[in-house]
Amino acid sequence: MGVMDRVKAPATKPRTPKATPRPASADLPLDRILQGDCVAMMRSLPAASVDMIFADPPYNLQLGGDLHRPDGSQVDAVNDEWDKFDSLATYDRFTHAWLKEAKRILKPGGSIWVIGSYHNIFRVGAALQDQGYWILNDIVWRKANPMPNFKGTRFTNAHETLIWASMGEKARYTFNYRAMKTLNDELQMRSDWLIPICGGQERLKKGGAKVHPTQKPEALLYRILLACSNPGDVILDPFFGTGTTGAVAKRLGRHFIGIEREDDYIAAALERIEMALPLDESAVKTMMAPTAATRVAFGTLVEGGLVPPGSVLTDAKRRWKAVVRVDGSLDCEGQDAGSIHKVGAGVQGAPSCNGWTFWHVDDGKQLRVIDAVRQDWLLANEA
Amino acid sequence: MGVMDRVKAPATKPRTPKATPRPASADLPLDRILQGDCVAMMRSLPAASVDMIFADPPYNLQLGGDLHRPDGSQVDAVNDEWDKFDSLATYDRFTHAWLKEAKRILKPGGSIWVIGSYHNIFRVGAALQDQGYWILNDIVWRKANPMPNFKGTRFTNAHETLIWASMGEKARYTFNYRAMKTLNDELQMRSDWLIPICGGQERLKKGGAKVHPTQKPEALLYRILLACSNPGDVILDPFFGTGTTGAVAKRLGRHFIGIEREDDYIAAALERIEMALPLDESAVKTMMAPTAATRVAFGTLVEGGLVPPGSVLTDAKRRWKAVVRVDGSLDCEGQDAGSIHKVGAGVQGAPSCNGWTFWHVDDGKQLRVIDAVRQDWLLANEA
DNA sequence: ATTATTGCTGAATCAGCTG
DNA sequence: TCAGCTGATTCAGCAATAA
Repeated sequence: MGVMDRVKAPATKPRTPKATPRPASADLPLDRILQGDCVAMMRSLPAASVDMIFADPPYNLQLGGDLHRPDGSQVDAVNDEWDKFDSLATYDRFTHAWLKEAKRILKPGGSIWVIGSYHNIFRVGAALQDQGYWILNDIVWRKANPMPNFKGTRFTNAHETLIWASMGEKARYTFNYRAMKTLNDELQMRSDWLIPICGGQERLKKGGAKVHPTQKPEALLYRILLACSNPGDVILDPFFGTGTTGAVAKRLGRHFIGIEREDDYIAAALERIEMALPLDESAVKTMMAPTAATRVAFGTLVEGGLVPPGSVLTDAKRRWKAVVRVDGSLDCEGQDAGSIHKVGAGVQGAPSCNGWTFWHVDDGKQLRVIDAVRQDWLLANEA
Repeated sequence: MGVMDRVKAPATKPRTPKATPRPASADLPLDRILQGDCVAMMRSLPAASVDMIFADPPYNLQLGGDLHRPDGSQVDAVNDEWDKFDSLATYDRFTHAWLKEAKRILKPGGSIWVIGSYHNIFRVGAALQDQGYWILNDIVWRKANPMPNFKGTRFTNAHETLIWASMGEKARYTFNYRAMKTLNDELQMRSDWLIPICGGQERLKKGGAKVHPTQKPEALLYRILLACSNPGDVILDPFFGTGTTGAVAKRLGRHFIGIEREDDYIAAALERIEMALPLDESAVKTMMAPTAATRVAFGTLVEGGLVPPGSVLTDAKRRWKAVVRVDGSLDCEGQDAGSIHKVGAGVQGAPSCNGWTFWHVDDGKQLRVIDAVRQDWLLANEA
């Protein structure tokens, strides 16, 4: 059976035996689509085994009659059985059921993304909070090209909302801050994202008709997976549809597990993911966090003679001076001696301080921040 | 007693006698601030008597310790007793209580606006639906100048959410479609609004300190009142604060009723509303502030597949080559990876470089500068 | 313990230019 | 020479669930 084949998973729970602590991923149907009900299929997956979940559940749109454009043509709206629920209570039960399984399956340091519109997102958000998830951000997907409000009765519904949540208030989670900042031209990535709706070549069609009414753009998943997962991570999508999550996961070197009921969607997803080309390793590399890339102790610079013992450091406005001691600690009048960070915090009366950007050496003409000296050392010793 | 004086409303209900169907507005404390608890004061108002409600309830932020900026200064955060709730359940009870009174007070053709953040908006939205309100739109207030995420732990929280709802699925409501379209340069008003946070002259201060920690910009209320009420209508604001709703209502020729507990807020609101001039044209100008920023990050083109990861960029004379990575950074032999600008500067040994005009993609036949690719994206997505 | 971490707006200030 | 203007620069401030 090929990597992309669908899998009819057993309804029973093949949990990892407690006595044999193998990696949970050994039990996982990686890079496959499980066909069936989303809650039942999730029950078949082991606890604490996936790194991230992306979920695009039914929106419970509750649309009325047909909608026509001013030119008389009919809008091709969502009108599928899977989007119909009897009542808000039914929808809430459904939401709580799958969110509960999701929480079981996620690793303690994992996180979940859910997308929705005003029809369902408030139910979803409240359910997430009720189940102890900790909301980290709500993200607004601003559609560059939304459908207009033909009747002129409301504001053009030009966005959808995503919720990103961790396993709990104190839980760890993955956030690739540098990658997001790099992706956004060296500005922090904000909570409002402008991304076109899925169309053109990317939109899957069969006989001229949309295969799926609400296919999500790959750019959206690209940003999410890049921000909140790492290469090799396992991403679960319990409402797989035509497999946007799978296609992007493959491109970015992540594993996926999809769950989907409908034959047509699965067939389209399999074909699509088969054609997706994984990026080669160098392209998948992202900007490292400065921590990982440039960890050099200040003492190394002292040892190496770049900042000799006895040098005088000062802040950018020459308000304070400190003397470098042989062990790389600083001696500053009226302060306990200590690290560049501690003494920097001390003189400012601040709770903390990044000594690398606070302290400067004076070469007689101008000040030079010691972080620049650190870069010199790195260039000379790593490149 | 002047129009702007505060009123200590009775706790009992001076309802309109059924036998004498006078206009409900005869019983209303128009253009006044009722001091007291919001639910108790709402109980004092007659049923089906107001045309619109704008509510800015406590967000239940649940902040932890102090937050400091990278420069060591402390963030002046919301830390007021009125924003503290024991639990989600307590907050839900509070929300249901005031929404229930709101529904009693609203006319059948009235509508309600509630603003919140991800901390509380999902509770509010679910409660609105549970009480039979019908959500018409969710609106995203995109802040032009949000506070950055200083710790680099999440996406910059750059928006708040508003919910607009009518009295029920079949209820009528006011929506001034033409006014909104005119306000938006003859384009339908979308559900995402770019408006600066409240600052400058508009921000009420006392002794250099903010009077209210979360004063809303008048531009926001201006758009809401213009869209969903008519001149002479009665607008209720059960969390009046420093009276943004009252000031804008006066300017636009609407009546307001404010409810507020705190003496300081009421005093500031009274003074402010006294000074507000009806129909100040400058307000309209504020609204016409640019609604679409056209900045496009290189990462957007990478995400969107216009310049896929792994693509090779080169300068106009093909002297240097660089590989595009998933996060939009460039990898170039002998250089530190970084942004298109930084790597462009690096290879040339220049202090700076405009990467948009320096780097080109090679389509096999000819080179195409990436700035042209950016123009393509803009044309396809903004025009 | 270590060390990484901020963007946009508007007011105020100031240098430089003009009439 | 100076008042007045312009543009560059600086600086304070903002609903935050903040390693």
